Amino acid sequence: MSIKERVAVIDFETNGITPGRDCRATEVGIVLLENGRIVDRFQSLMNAGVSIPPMIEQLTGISTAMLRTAPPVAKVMSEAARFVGTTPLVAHNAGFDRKFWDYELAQLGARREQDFACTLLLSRRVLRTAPDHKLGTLTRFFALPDTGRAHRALADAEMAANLLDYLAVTLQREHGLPDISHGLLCRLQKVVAAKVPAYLQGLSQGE
DNA sequence: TGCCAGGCCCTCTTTAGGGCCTT
Repeated sequence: MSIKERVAVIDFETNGITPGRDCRATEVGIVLLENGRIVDRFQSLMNAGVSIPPMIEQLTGISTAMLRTAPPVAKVMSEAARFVGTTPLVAHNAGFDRKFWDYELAQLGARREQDFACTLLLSRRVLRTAPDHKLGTLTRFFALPDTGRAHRALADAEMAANLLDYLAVTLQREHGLPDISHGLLCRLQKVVAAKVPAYLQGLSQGE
């Protein structure tokens, strides 16, 4: 029980909140999830010529010195884009990772073609008992696997992948939905939160 | 000049405000 279709779960570490000349991706982690299992991984630091503020270095453990010896951002993002291809994308608080993915692709003259599903929006709708919807809190609260150091790109991407699978299993087990697709998740995350129970009931009855 | 995210959700709401979540 899980999503059968292959999806790419992505997480960026960055040196700020809004992408721009001085605010860039510093690390990317991507896992391919298929039938509830991680079947491939991609991870790299990347050097975009930016510096890391002390607060973010403390959060992520990524320093300006580490970036100086990392491969160029264009090389890493080209490889990441090839790794993902047209596989549907997923991220936790996808609005954040989507804007960095789109910005960095634009620097290469490329454009995203697929939608993002968001485990934050989905967990707010489906996992209502959680104390909050931070990725780390959800991982601990639902006893999902420990993937390593939080706030590093690959560990966070694996955490989000485990959360996505838990969401799919919960939708199947508790709401009677037989087949969970990326498209269904994208539709569900747009349903007004208060109307989600009625929406899920309608889906389970084949409406 | 001075400012500096933004989309989402909830409620003491809708002519709005504040907290959440990502780094």
